[in-house]
Amino acid sequence: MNLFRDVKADLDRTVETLIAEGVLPEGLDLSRVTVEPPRDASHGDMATNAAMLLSKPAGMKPRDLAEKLAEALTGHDRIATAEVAGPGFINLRLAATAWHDVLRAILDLGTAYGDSDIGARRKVNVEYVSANPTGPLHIGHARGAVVGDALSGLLLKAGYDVCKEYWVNDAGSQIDSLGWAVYWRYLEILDPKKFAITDEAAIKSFMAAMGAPDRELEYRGEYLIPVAQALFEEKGDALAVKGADGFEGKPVDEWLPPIRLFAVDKMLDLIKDDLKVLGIDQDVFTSERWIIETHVDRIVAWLKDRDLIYRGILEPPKGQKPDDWEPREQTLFRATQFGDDVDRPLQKSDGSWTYFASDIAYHWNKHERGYDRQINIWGADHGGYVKRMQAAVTAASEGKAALTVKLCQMVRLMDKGEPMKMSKRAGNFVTLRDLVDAVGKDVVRFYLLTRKPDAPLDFDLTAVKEQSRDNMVFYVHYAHARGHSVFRMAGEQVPDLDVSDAALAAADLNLLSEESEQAVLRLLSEWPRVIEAAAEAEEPHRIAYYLYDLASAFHGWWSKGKEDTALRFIQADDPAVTLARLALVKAVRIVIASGLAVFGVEPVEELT
RNA sequence: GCGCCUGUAGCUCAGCUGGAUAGAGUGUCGCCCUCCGAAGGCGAAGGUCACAGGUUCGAAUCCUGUCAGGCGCGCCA
Repeated sequence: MNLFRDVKADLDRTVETLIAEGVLPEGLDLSRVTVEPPRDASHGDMATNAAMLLSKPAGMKPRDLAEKLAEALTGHDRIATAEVAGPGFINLRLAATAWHDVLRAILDLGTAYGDSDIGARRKVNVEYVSANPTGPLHIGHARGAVVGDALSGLLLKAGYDVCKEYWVNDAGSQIDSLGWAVYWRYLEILDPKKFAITDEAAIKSFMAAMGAPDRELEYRGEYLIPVAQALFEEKGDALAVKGADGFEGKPVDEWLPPIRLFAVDKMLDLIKDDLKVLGIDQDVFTSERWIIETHVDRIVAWLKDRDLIYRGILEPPKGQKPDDWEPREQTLFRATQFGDDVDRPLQKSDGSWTYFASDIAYHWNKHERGYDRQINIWGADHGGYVKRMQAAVTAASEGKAALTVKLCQMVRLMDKGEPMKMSKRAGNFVTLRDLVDAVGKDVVRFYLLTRKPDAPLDFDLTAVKEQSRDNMVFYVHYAHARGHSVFRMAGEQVPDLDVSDAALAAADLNLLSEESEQAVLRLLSEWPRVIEAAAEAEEPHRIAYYLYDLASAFHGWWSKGKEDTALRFIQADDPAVTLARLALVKAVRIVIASGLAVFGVEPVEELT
């Protein structure tokens, strides 16, 4: 059920009829013709730009064509009046029955109302979070997580076959650093004095003794203590040697490989728990280690066969010269052939693959799995990486796959309008889990979706819990809760009234004649096209604004009853009117619940 | 120096992929409600859509250039 699509179909048929009658020429392109809600409700229910778009190919003046179309359009059942306005708009007013059909469809379909088939079950891969498995998720990850999850929900509702994916960077130098950090915590358990994490001198001399004098000890957070503890319980002191002077470290090769595996495993568990707290459950976790073992060599050879890889020397970036620049021959991918600014290195000087190489292989793997539409959600600091990745996807799929990247800007954590000071070193940086504990998963999810991702966002711990109109999260929840409270009140005030789904479906909807009721119904009719537009634009935040608009219209309608008791939803002496209004209230509840479901947010029946 | 993102009311932000008189919240000002159907209602003021060109029936939206802010710029992921 999509009223706008139905009316567009009426319009298309009208144009075809006029073509058959010779009024319009054949071969008109109707794809850009729209049927939309007008900006101003006084213009009518819907407006179309058809006459303005078709006037040129039809060889007619826009207003003349509009007159012809308007006349023909009034022949359809759904269309009550069609008037020409402005430069050639055709404003439509719909028959009352058209609106009633919408309302009944909502009651019948429930939260499936708004489901679309524009996706046609096409496969889409949405990759998000993909944080390095080196620690718990923090607030910076939360936005990408929520945006990716909501976009997935949106595409699912729009009829796509969606795969929600996490790319696990379980290889590379950061995982080495994690291994070292866990080893230090492990040694700390064996001898807390000798291996204190605060003893910079001890750390430095230890690194030197291990043959890695330049290595810094990263990841000093306490979350690694239980990991080291678990390691100790599994291995005892076998990963260290006991000398005359207490415990000493073993040669790196003996402990680093097993500890890396152990630590990544534990970190991934930690991250999955964090995601669970946010209500996120991704379908596929792909390991970089596995991709390197099974895919990189193959795709590199494949690209080499096509002369897309060569040995060469890059020019230094103009304007900004790194001090230590020296010309260096490296293995390069011809990214410039696919729209990137420079060719990009695939191998480090020690011969191992760069992250880019494994990422190429990974995206190629997605293509092999049938995902030719790929969406990645990244932090804005990775913006410089977008073009090369798109170039690589195009190259490795021979142009069959396309990647879009959504960049999420920073989230500033605030309290009462003041930025909160966070520092990793001091250990008071806010984890995702802290955030959820503080305000709840649904508030976090919804609030992070109230702004388009490419704009920075302030997350104010106090403001998000305020119960006022300027808090979108509250206002939408309140509308849904109010919808339930109306039904609770109906049960008290008119206990004999049958408000079952069947009774609501049979209500006399002609009794919904108030302007504020029509306004609500008009918005409800837009829900399917909001879903489709948001899905095509890949912009879940539009759902938040729609829900806010719907909540506003609903609260506005409710408020009418304050001025005039005859407009209150429940009229004890008029069951027919009450039932019709309750039917509309129920429909509002359904659509809000349907929208919140896209966001993975639970609708509430009562405010707390 | 180059690339990407951003620039809309005092403030925080929408603006349906090019449509009609650019919207909402907040703040300011004025009225109402002081209610119990829970956390408010009505109205006013407030704009050179950063700036300058261009495309066309029509531009906040598309193109070019300029300015300002953010991010990034050869073996980190």
